[in-house]
Order: sequence, then structure tokens, then C-alpha cells
Amino acid sequence: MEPALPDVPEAMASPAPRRRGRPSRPVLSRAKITTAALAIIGRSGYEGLTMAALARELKTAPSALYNHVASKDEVLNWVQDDVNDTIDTSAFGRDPWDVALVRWAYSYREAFAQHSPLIPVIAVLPITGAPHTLEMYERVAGGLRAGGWPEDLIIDTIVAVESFVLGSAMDVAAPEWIFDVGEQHDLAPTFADAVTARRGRGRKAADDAFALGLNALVAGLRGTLAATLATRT
Amino acid sequence: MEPALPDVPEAMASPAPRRRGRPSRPVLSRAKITTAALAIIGRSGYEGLTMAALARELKTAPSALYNHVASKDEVLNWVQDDVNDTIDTSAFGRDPWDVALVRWAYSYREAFAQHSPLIPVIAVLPITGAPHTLEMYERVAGGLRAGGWPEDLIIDTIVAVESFVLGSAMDVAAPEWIFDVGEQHDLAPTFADAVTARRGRGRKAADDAFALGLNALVAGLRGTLAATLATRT
DNA sequence: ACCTGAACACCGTTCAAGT
DNA sequence: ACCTGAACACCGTTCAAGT
Repeated sequence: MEPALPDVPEAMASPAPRRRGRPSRPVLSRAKITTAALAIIGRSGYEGLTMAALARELKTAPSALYNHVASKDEVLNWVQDDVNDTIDTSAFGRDPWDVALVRWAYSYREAFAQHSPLIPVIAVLPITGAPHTLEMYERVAGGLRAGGWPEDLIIDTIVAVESFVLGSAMDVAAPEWIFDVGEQHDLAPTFADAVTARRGRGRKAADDAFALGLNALVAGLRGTLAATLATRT
Repeated sequence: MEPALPDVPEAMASPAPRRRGRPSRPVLSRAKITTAALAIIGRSGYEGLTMAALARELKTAPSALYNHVASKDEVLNWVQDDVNDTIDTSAFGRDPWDVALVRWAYSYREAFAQHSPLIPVIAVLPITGAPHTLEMYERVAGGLRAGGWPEDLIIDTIVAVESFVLGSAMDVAAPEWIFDVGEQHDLAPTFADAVTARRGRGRKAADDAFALGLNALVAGLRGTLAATLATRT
């Protein structure tokens, strides 16, 4: 008779690999995949987010993911919808449209500054299957409408502000010295002087440019709305 | 005695593979690599632009490229500098700064709408080694300075407009129906109505949003400049 | 210095086999 | 339906060998 194998205490048991076939209850889901993706991004950034890493995080084989998601791009779409859910739209319906728009823009930029690799993906993706994203747009559209914006300009206005916000969010990832001219001061003297004139602002340089542009954009939109309402009466 | 091999006419000669060692004169250069990259992009887009395809276009081995360029990202940087050279800055120094800025923005967006995969790359890349890019910025900075902009606001203004332009350029690649709500009209009724209100504009929808935003932004910048000059005297 | 050719270490994705 | 395991077709990049 052979000696019984010693019991391995639960806590020390090795990973307990799943056996081959279909599990009694699904191991994966959209929510679990999205959460795991966000965990990886938070820990090691978007370079760390591979289908293999995602599978490792979820303790499955990479191929198992494809029972729940069509592609890595769809994973990114899910992540984007979660990120959009963190954007502050609370000012719409409470504050005047221009104040709310500024608040939304700041929050939007901040969220995507930390998720800049999503930007080129989401800019091109339809909103189907992104409920939080749709909810965000609904609140913004409602705020503009309540502020007096004519219906046929609402989407254009949203798109314009969003373009500025996403362009600015990409900017945040840029190194501080992105405009340093180096040896070639004499090739671009005016530009080089302008770069020098704002030196020392460090990380805040991108914030300043964003604030300047957003103030101008929203001030201009106030003018657009006033002019449109005046001519349409 | 063996029969002489028939002469193969020059035009029909097979690819004439290079023999192993160093060629008498370099086969590759920055200019040739950039031109080849642009040819591939024009023919099959950025998905077609791989180091292998680039090597094939230049009739070399992929590894030969790395004697001239550090990485694929550097190739993209070279391409970007060529694209920037096509942007129209001619209005600066001729027209008023705000008119010139609008013209520049239109040309800038048009150029990068066709090269949107470059946008996330260039947004983060320093301008070192991109002479045409530097030249472009010099002309814009000169135009703003001549228009009365204080030196410490010039870069912020350029960055703000550029952010809007690049954000808008990404938008051009989006499908027309990107905002279509589908079945969920009742979840976002205001937004859905606003989308419907601008239906039928097709490809021009993105152009309208860009025009609206750019007009507002530049109008706002006029106000910013006036206010700044008033308080600083 | 600047090619070729053969590798390497990844990628996302597919598919048969298993329950 | 939903796992595992073994593949596939790429990718960018490195490096020794050659002139």
C-alpha cells in the first residue's frame, strides 16, 4: 500500500489549473475582462496590455478570450466606455451651458490624458455598445439644448469641443522639451524665442495651452450662438 | 565544350540580386526611405507600411534599413516632416494673423486627415531632426508676433490651434454613422434627435464641425489678444 | 560603413479537441 | 457554450558573416 500524499493546505495549493473542457459556470465576462484590462493598464500601461497578459490576469488561456470578445480593439472599446463613465457631466442642467461645457472639457481631458492610447481608437469607433458613452453625450446634448442651442448645431458643437479636448489630451503625454530647437536657433529665431519665453513652466505648460484654447473656444461659441439666434428669429 | 548561355536582354533580366558584402555606394538614404514609405502609404495605407514592405520597395533586406534608421518610429517621423512641408503657411506675413491662422489650420487638417496614423506619434515626438516642421512653426510664430501677440502666449496659441486641428483630423477618418444610436433612441432622446437633425450631410458633417469650431476658436483668440493687450499696457 | 541571411522574441488570432 | 493547447502568420529588431 502506498503512503497517502500529504494534504496541501488550501492557501498554498498551486494555481489549480482548470481541466480541459467547458467549465460549469463561465469564467469570463465583459465586466471581468474590462476590469482586468484596467488593472493591467494601471499597473504597466498600455504597452503591458496584450491579449496574453489579459489572459494571465484572468487565469485563462488567451484563446478563451475570443469566446467573449471579437478582438483586442473591442476590449479597448469596453475600456473606453468605462473611462467615459468617470467623466464629470454633473454641471449640465445645473450651470449655464458654457460653464458646464468648460467643466466637462477639463474632466474629459484629464481622463484621457491617462488613457491617450485609446484616443486614436475611439475617435473612429461607433458608440454602439458603449452605454456610458451614450449617456455622457445625452447629458451634454441636453445641456446645450437647454442653453438655447438650435438642434442642428448641437452635434457640431460637441464634436468641435471633443476634438480640441482629445487633441489636447494627446499633448499631455509629450515631453516638456518637445519644442526645444537645440542647435538650430538661427533657423527659427522667432519660434525659439517664443519657446524660451515660456520656459520654466514645466509640466504646467500643456495645462496653460489647454486653458487658453478652451477659454477662447467657449467664448467664440457664445458668439456663435448669439449670432445664430439673432439671424434666425 | 558547352553551349554558351544565351544573353538575357537587360530589360528582362531577373532582379539582379545584390551580392553579399558592402555595396560600392550606399543603396539607402533618409530621402530614399522616406520616398519609399510615402509610396507605400499612398498605395496601400499605413497598414501596408511595414519594415518588410519598405525593404521590398527599396529592394533590400529589412535588416539593411537599420543601418540608416533607428526604428520604425523614426521612419514615421521622417514621413511626418515631409507631410508638414506640404502645409500652407504662405498667408503668414501677408494676411492678418487671424486670417492666416484659419488658412493654416485648414491646410494642416487636410494634410493629416490623410495621414491620421501619424497623429499619435507626432504629438509626442520632439521636433529635433525635422527641419520642415521647424520651418512651419517659425512661420506661424512670426505671423503671430507680427500680429501683436505677446511672446509668452505664442506657443500656447500654436499648441491650442494644433490640438484642435489634430483632434479634428482624427475625426475625418470616422465613419459617417459613428453617432448613430441604433435601437436605443429612448436612452438618449435629445442626443438622438440632434444626430437626426444633421443627417444627410454625409461626408461634410466633419467639415461643418471643424468650421464651426475653428471660427469660434479664432474669434475667441481675437478676444484673448485684445484683452491681454488692454490689461498689459 | 553597409549590405545579406538567419535568427529571436514577441503579437493577435484560429481551430481542433475536450466537457 | 466555453474552456485548453497547439498551432499560424505576421511583426520589429538583432547580429554574425561578408566585402
